[in-house]
Amino acid sequence: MVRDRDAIRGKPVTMKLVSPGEAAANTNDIPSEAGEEFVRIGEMAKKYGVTLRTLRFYEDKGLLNPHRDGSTRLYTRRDKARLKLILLGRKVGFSLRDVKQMMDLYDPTGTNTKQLRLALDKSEKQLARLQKQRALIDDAIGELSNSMTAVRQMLSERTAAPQASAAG
Amino acid sequence: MVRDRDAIRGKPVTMKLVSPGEAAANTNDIPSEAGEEFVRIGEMAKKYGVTLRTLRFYEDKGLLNPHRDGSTRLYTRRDKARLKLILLGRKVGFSLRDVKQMMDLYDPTGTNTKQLRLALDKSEKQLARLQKQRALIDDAIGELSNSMTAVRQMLSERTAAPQASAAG
DNA sequence: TATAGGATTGACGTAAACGTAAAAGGTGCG
DNA sequence: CGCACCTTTTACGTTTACGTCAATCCTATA
Repeated sequence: MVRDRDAIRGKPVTMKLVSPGEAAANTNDIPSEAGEEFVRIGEMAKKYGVTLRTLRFYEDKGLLNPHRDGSTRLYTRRDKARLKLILLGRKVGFSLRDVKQMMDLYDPTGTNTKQLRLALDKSEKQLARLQKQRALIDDAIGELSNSMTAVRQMLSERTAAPQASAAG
Repeated sequence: MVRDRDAIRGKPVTMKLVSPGEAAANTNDIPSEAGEEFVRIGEMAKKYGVTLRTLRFYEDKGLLNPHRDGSTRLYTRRDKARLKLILLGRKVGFSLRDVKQMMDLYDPTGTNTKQLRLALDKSEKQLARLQKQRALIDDAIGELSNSMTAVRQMLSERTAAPQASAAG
């Protein structure tokens, strides 16, 4: 059935597929003795600490493109690599749109100069944003600390003074 | 008409109202010679760098309570003080809900100890959040810098090496 | 065969803080 | 008188990254 479906979709089945026995391992307790080429969504999610919803969402957004066994998603090393990049991108603050833009430029047959340049360009801008954010946060921390000092002051003086103006 | 409406709403008109002449100053070019007790939404917005929508939104959320001249909002010093607090709160990262919670505890007849304690409590938590955010940002900056270095490396080496693994 | 576990698609919900019309009313000035 | 300007309420739209059902399906195991 698996191969039939893939054949129907016109995909040449040249890669090794999981054997029926391995596919039966729903409970992902079996760590796969050799090179588990395909993993399903549950295992993938656990491995990378994301939810199923997230993986489907990324796919919906065109960031992932797992193979299919009928309707079941099968993720390969390629998908894992892409997911890693997505997670890295999100970690440094890129939007999924940005990540997609950069990924879409990938061309396995070229030098990917354009992709790298775009990535560098976006990274520089993102770095600037991060630094600005950092400044804002530092500022906020400063103001908040000041306010806290003032509030503490008021609390300690609240026995005599008829409150100043902490709120209206 | 102005006073009539206020009278209808049962509000004692003890405070000084803008004279008909002053009220005519729609174009807020007249900076008000004395103590302009009431300002309308446009002037208020300009004075504090927010939009009309924002002021109405804050009112809708129960954060502001301007008087009314019929249907026209009239803001007083009190509202200005509150708005300042709101803006400070937002600056340090409080949600409007938090701000409201704190403001709602204000009691002009008491010591406001509870309010101050709540503010201090929320502030401590917020400070922790800000510091955590800062750490995350620093982390992101680090990772991003690393990636950028790697990308630059790849760009400079792209003449010989057949690209490594910048994307999939 | 019943059951427990995955998996699928579809689609509405969430959070925050407004933005953006839309339709209409009031007003002093030229 | 009419324009330009200010104001009002109502209400849907925006953004981002998923969360949370809901209804179904498939499958291996006890």
